[in-house]
Amino acid sequence: MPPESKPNDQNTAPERYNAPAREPYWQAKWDEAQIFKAGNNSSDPKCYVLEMFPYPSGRIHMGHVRNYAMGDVFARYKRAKGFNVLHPMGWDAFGMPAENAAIERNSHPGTWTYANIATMKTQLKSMGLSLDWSREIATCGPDYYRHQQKLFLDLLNKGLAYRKSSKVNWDPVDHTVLANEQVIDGRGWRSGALVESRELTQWFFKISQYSDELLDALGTLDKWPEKVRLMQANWIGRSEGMLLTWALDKKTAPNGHATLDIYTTRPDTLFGASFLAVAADHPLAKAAAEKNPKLATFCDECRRMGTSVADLESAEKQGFDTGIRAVHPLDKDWLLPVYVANFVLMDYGTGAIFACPSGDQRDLDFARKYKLPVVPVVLPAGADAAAFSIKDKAADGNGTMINSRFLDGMTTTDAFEAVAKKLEADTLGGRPVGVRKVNFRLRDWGISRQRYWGCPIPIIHCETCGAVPVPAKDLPVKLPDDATFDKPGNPLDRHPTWKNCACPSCGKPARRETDTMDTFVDSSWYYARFTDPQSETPIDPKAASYWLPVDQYIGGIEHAILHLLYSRFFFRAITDSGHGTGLNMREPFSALFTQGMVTHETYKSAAGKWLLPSEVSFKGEGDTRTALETATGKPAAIGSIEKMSKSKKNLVDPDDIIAHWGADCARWFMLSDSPPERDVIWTEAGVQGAGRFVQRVWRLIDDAASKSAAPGSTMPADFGDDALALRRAAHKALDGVARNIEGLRFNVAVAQIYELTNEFSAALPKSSQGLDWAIREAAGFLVKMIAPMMPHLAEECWSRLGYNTLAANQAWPQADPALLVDDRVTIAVQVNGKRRDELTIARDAKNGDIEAAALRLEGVVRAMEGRPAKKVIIVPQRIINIVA
RNA sequence: GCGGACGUGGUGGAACCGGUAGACACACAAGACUUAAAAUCUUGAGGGGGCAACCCCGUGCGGGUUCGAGUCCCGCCGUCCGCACCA
Repeated sequence: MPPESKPNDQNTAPERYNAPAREPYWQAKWDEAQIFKAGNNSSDPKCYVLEMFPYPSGRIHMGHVRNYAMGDVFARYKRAKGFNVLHPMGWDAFGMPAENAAIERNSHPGTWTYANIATMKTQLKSMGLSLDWSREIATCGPDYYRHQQKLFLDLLNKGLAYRKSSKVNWDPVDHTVLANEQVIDGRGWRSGALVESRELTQWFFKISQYSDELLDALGTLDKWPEKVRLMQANWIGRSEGMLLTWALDKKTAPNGHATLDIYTTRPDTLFGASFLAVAADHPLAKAAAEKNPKLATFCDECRRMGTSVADLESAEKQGFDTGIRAVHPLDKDWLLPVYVANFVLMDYGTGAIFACPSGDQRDLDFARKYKLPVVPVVLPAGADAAAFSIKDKAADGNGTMINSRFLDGMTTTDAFEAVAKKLEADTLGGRPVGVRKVNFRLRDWGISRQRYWGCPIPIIHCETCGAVPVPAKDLPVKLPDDATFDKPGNPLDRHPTWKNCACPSCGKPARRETDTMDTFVDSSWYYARFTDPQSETPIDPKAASYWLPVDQYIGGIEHAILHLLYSRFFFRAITDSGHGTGLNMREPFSALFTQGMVTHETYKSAAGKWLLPSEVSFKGEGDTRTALETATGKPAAIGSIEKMSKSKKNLVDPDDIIAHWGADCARWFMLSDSPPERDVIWTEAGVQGAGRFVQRVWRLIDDAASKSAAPGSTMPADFGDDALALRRAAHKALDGVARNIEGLRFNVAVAQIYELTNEFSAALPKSSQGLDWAIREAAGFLVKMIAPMMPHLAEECWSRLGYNTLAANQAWPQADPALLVDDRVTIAVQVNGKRRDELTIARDAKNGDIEAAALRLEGVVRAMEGRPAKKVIIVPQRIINIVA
């Protein structure tokens, strides 16, 4: 920050706009007038603009500023366009950081959370966002989570929530389940303890029931980024294949295991099979291990193997022959060995595979290691049949069948059909040997968390009646305030009395569920709650059907799968279980925009410590720029540009920027230059540039106010050329800015505002009756165009122009179509595709006249070198190309 | 490994449907104002050649389609992102 400028002080030069002093004034004006309060009963078309609500982690960061600045531009613009806009804000307030803070301070998570909410709310207000604060919600409030508990019960009732035993990452020191992301090199990220795999009974939401629909409906989300839809499609992971039942050889199979089911997407390669493999946890493996201690040891080793990326890459394919033999479904005399293999996953398909080494790289690696047959069955297109063999690379594509008996010569697609038809017709023990089956990668959503600071799962466990839902009249199941946070583990579980209760069904002493819900449940329906946050039911059908779906949702790409997929599922699940009756929609967010991150240079002191940008001063410019640690005067290293983060200390505090430059400057900087979906680099120079523009607009409007025609003057009958040019520029900018805001291309909208500003500034020194009127008009347009982006400055300018209304209440002006097109156009003239001259001609000139004029041009004549024109291509108002 | 996106001046980037590449901004340079600086204003600028008019080259690289390609097609190279023992 340049020490010489002190915008916090009283204006020394009266023409300087003191943003930090004026912004709170206008914020108070908006508050008084309650202009951003959205009514649920309006005949105006609605527009629901939502940015992903923040986790109250302490203070807002620049990422928030960017996200909310974008949403606010869109919301304010839509208001100006006459929409009834809903633009709410709330807090994703449950979560582990609050509980960790409580452990560190030996206080309550709520204390920390609500203090953070208060701080961040003040900060957001200082940004001048057009938010309807009357709808504020915090997910940690019983007013919110009691409805979530009702939603849970209704899902349970519909069979969409259920309990099952599953394997989880268990941290033995912190006594809690950890998500896969929280396990680093096999150790808990907080405790450092070796994570154990534990079988626990957990609550699940049946997202898998919606696999097909969630995948298919992605096609309808045409206002979502292609990237996000693709990520979700991959995550859902649909594959088409067959479920095959293999008979096991009676002499070798364990008792009770007459058959083995496997899933395959390549039944066409069955004649290339050389072995079967099951996961270490597969029942067949367990049965075989009972009689074989060495196999039991191998299975234990497999289970211990981590599932991290590093583990998987370094892990070699390993297997153990169970001694069991299986009968090939297409040849009863063909027996294949059954292995236990470390690369087979229990929770995909059936946990068992048939391996075709010539057609799958893993199978090939495995076959080479254990000296199993490798029979090529697919000849890739273009390969020479005589010379074809499999070495160290499997042929996993399509082609022509070889070495495959009755399939030989068929394409892989035809072979799939042929095998499928045959195996569907064949029977084993009265059932078809093969059934076509669509398989999904998507698993059910485990929502149980062994934590305090989350929504309690409203269930009571009774020894007689089992898991009994808490009756709706007893909701909410409130978190006890007097939990203790002095040691790790679940404070609900060790609370002396909270979990004791009576069974709602039989009345006998029973125990409350002490797990709470994953916080992603909270954020899966908050957008619906915003439509009527006071409603006695979780969702008010009338309000929801008026406002939903969200018309524009904006947030980070990091939620491409998690939050956005959960919400798409949960919205379907709750509507299917009776909420929002009459809501005729399946998707909660009709348009999605994912914005880029805010990045900044990093700095390191001579001692190797990260330094805050505010702890560093600079010498020189460009390539010769060097940094010094201000406190010590020692040189500091300028490092790479990274996402702003606490760990690298490359943070700029929004409060400092707003206090020094004003919110408008910060907002303008965020919207300028970088396309919204890409990362933006926060630079001091960029902020200064934005700050200069704030002052420039103020100066120009101030100047225009004193020179231009009075507000409301009648339009002159005639405009001079200068006035007409300014009017054209203003109307074109209006039109362009509107379209670019609608398309969320804020950087381009900003550039168009700059262009108009340049024209405006050039016109100001001149004067005529027409020009004075045009200046008044252009000044009004300029103010209305910057209003969504720099709302405070817009108010200040609007007031300076002599109006006593609020700029925020002004309608977006209609651009005059007649002024959007010029009478005369300048078009380039090419000879053989190279630009040689340009031609300014009447917009509606006839092609013959254009051609004649073009051929007369000096540059054209020169380039033609006396040759005749073979052909003249005229694209009206675009280009002329003469082929010589 | 699979899937995807991107590659344009010193920098961020713009260019609707294939039609004047480099809008706009930052940084830079020169000038004006000033005792001086800041601020502000004016002007310049893709690279090369030329006094100039003007000419040649130019959107990662190599081909192609077209009157015309940053944009479309094929093949490379590079960067980034997502998923990943998914049968």
